[in-house]
Amino acid sequence: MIKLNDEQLKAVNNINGPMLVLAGAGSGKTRVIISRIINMLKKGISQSSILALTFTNKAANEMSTRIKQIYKKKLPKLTICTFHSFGVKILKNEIDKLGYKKNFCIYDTTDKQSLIKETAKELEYKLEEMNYYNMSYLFSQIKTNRVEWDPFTEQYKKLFVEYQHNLKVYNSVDFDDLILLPIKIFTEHPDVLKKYKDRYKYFLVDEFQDTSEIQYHLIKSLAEDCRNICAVGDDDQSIYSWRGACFDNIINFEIDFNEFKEVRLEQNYRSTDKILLAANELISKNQNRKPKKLWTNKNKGELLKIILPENEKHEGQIIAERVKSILMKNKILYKDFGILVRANSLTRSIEEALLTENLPYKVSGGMSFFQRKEVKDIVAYLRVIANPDDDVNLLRIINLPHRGLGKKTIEQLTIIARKKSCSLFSSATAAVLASDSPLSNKITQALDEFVSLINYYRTKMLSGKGMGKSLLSLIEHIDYWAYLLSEYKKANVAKWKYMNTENLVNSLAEYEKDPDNLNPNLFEYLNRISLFSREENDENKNNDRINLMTIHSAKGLEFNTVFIAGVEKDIIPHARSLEENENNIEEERRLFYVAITRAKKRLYILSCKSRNKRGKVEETLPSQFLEDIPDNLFEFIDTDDVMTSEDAVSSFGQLKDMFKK
DNA sequence: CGTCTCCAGGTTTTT
DNA sequence: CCTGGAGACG
Repeated sequence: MIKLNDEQLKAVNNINGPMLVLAGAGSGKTRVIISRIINMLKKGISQSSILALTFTNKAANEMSTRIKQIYKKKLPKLTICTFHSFGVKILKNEIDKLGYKKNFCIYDTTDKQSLIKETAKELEYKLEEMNYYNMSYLFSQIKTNRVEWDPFTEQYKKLFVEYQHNLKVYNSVDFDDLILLPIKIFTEHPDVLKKYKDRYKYFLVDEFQDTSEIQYHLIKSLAEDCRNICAVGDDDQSIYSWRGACFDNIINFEIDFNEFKEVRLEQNYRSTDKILLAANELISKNQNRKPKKLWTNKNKGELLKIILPENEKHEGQIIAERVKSILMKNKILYKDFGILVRANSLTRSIEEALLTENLPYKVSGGMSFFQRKEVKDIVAYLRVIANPDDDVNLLRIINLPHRGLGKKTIEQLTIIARKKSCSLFSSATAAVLASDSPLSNKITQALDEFVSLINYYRTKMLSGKGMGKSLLSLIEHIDYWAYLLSEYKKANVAKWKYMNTENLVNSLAEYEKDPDNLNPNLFEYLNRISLFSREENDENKNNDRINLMTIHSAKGLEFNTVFIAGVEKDIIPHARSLEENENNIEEERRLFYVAITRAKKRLYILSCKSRNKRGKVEETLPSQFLEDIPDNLFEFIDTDDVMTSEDAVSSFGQLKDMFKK
């Protein structure tokens, strides 16, 4: 079994009553959680009474895989998932209590924005003064009680109410609803709450610092009677406040579960002394934190290395070269490298360099498979087939490929729909049947064909058999290939996009035949893919690849060698973040802290002298956070590998000069 | 009335 | 650099 220190053992063995584990970066947190669950199982606690909540699907999968590996038994009833998946689980069984149908559909950020757009049109809001991104953010904050209406936002109250109304009419929910609706069900139906309280008796919340107020509310309502709840977190790694993460939850926990035991894990097993010292120094500049000091007995680590490439292209090349030379001198694998960036757009230049050098890599985060236009198109068909009342997705496909059903037709359908207060699909069905339809013959016929198409595939797919085949035939039926060719002039682009739709078919077919899915059906498949915004890499594929990702998605991971690219002013900390609120500087610092503490042995920090922004080359300065790290912890590396001490001095002077600018 | 073409504007992080 | 929207055209 895994070796544990005294503090870790405390966290593993005290399974009754509330427990707060403050686990610093690299302190063996995952090990503790896994051991704790295995310990519970060994003591005879039933697997179905355990609920472990994680922050990402990736973390959930990893955890359950490792537990099964160690425990060597099947654990079909052990629940390890994200808050959102847990919400879906509850809604799948109980959503009818709120008057939704069970084939509800989950709207992602894009769908949500489309719905707001559509609703705004309906209410004749002036479009130009609205930013849908901000509007969807505002609505989320309102829904989750993070802000109140103010004199400026009040004008959008009507839009918000109508948005909520439309969601329900379309039998759809957004991400916030996945937490809010279960809370609502529990509040309004105590018998349902009791059912879940009777089932779950042991709770574990990972990344507790990143839970939102409503997530805490949900877990609290389930755990407050049995009181066996273990929260594991680290305030220094709270990097999701923009999404509602509220580390006051740690304080709330201490009040609500006041008999709690506390364990602090401060020994770091991950990083060398130099890396850890740098991280400690950096994070100590934050005012708003619980004081702590991580320590390690791994001494004599290498210095941190700072490199100043000319531009982002050069940056990619340097990383690729470094990876190669480290691989030659050390016994490590591709997957032991992590390349971290602040924003998804920064991966591009690095990817190009890795491709040129034939280095295998995988990107996590960013535009995921399911967000690609061509995949969303086909998924939109599936969504309408599963839930014809889903107007947002219906609008996406009604004239894709072109069927001659344009703006005017939709306008007329909308009028009918509003009159009868029904969905567009119902109004389309009605219009086809009606004798006094205001639509021309040609259009009625096209509409009829569309409605029949959906109904035909609906019957086919809801039988639950051969969904993959049906989908393929649907794609051929609508001649999506011809559509792609007409949309994209370059044949290879169209081909690539068509391949993605084929991959979607494969993914559906694989889902269907996976024995782990007890009752495969279209609804479950759709719910599943809306929660997996990231491509989950097949475990059986070649997994030895360099990891390229945003800092946010690197949370919880560790790598032998880490490169942090683009450590420049306005990127880390990000200009937009500071623009929003000056106080965000502390969260940005935590973000950099998370990046640094991913490294076990070697840490490279790259800061370009110039960078191509929107097609324009701009001079850049190093990140102000580099000033928080003591000089004696890093060295400068010349861009042509080894560097003379003279160069080091001049380069160092260069950096200092840059700060003075 | 639908489609095609061209142009401007916007690009933090994620379930 | 890619998307979405406005306006011309058929």
